[in-house]
Amino acid sequence: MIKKRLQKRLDQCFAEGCQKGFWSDAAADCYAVEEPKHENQGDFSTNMAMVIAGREKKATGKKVNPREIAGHLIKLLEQHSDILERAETAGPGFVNFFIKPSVWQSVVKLVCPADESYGLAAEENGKRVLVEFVSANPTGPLSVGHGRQAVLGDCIARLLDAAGYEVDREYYYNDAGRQMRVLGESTRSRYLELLGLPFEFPEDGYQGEYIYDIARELIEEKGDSLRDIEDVAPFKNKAEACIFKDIHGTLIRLGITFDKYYNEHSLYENGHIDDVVARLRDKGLVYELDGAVWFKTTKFGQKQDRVIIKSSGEPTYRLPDIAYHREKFKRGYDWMVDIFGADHIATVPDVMAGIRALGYDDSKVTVVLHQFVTLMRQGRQVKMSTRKANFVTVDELLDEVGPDVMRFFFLMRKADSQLEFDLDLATSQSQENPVYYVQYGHARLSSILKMAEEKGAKQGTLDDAPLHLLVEPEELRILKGIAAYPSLVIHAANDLAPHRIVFFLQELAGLFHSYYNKYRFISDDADLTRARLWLGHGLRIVLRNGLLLLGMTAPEKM
RNA sequence: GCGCCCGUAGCUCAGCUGGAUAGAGCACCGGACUUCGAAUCCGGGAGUCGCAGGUUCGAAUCCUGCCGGGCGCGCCA
Repeated sequence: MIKKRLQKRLDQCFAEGCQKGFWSDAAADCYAVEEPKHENQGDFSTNMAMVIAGREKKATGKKVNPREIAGHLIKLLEQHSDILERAETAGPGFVNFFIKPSVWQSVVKLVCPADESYGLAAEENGKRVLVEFVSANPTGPLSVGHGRQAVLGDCIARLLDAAGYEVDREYYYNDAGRQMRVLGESTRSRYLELLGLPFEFPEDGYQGEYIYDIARELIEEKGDSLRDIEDVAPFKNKAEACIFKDIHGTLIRLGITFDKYYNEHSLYENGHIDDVVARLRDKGLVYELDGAVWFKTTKFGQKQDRVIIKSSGEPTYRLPDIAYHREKFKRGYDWMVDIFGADHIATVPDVMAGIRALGYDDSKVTVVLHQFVTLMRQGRQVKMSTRKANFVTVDELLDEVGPDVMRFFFLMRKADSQLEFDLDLATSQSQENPVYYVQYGHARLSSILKMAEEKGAKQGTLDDAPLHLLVEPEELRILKGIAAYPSLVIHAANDLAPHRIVFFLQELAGLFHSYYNKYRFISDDADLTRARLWLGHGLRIVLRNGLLLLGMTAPEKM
């Protein structure tokens, strides 16, 4: 927010410079306020002079010296000495800003009263966004891959919510079709097997141990009364119910809930599937060949057309996917975010083509593709195979590491990167585990604040807190971190990048730990103690809010 | 063969819309607890940012080509 203030002042100077004829307005909106890497380059800097020089040269052909422009700018900046300690030119023409400590100190007066709401957008931005994630069909327990997606989607939803969007979380699933039939058959087969009756396990059946559990439950409930039934429905329905219950349970353990479960089947029942085909047909974008119905995806930049209805009369997965997305548009969302695993890449262009074909704006749909997770134990990759169902489930992983560690690890990497989940690191209760580094920061700080109370150290009121005493470089760094948090949330939300929050928290916790080891919060100096306790108070709010934003706990003791 | 993603320190990874001497954690070595929590801190070494061109005042970041790894490329989802 300090950056924003500075940006405004800078815009004023730019306009004044135009008026005075120092430069033209060609560079308007092209310059930026940045945060330099090194502290001796100021709190912020701008490339305005270099950008102006570039534009002027392009416009007039005359060479312009950026440092000269910077000189004018610095003159204009003199009237802003209320927030600026000084501004200086550096390097090829940067102007570096040194903000007055009093400005940084004043952030304490923003965080503390705001408390839980610090870092949340002050007001709704009026935009509705739908986040679709997990969307696993009920054929088995959630695997680690789903786990990454679940945590990623959930945290993105939390971020968007914090940034002022109205967020809906949706789980899209299909409990009809071949997959589910096979599930039913697998269950029946296990049922018969457990009863000691002859059975035939389907060739591509689900081999997981969990199918036995379901069959066992079925026997408990119905005995052998289902032994001669031809219909797989009772088996399928039982399996689906059990598995969904299981998935829900897993998600709850992770702290994840959905606003809506959207059943693919309803798209058929409500005629949306047929309607999409009809609309595409009207537009001349489908044709029949070899008994199948094809969608002219080549009209939308693809190499080949795609089948949307098989010769058997059954739609391919593409058609309901397109229909589903059209429904999202119809439901009035301004932004639709889909979280998919890397193995679903191929479907994205088809859905986008469908959206455009139906006359909707596909730029309103953002697909976050996350890469795979590899589990490492003792330096070796844990082999996983879906087919034999010897993959590691989210539940098993949760048993080992717990929800906080799991969330943190899944959020540590940007979605684009493959994620290496180091089980030894995740299970280690100390030292190198980064999760505890942040949580310990919060716990330590909590305990200090409590201790201060017990010792009778007076914090006093915020209004007359002597914040001007917070002048140590470490204190100013912490204050800057606190100040940066709200805009970080906004940017991380808009970029759908929760990992930035993780990195920020690690850094902020690091600043605190260093500070703690060098200075004392509670000392004989009553005023200094008051100021530092308020600093700690503000810092704790940010650590806590950040952890909660990641869906983690902020323990006061550990 | 085609499409998407990745390639930065020994390992795992940050690096926001191109910016000034490329960062962190782990691992390794050496230090710091009679005082607010040592799950912490302080110090140290370590990198031709895969390679080659190009755009620019300026490139880890943008463009092109190549090399290496992952995932896809079905009338499966």
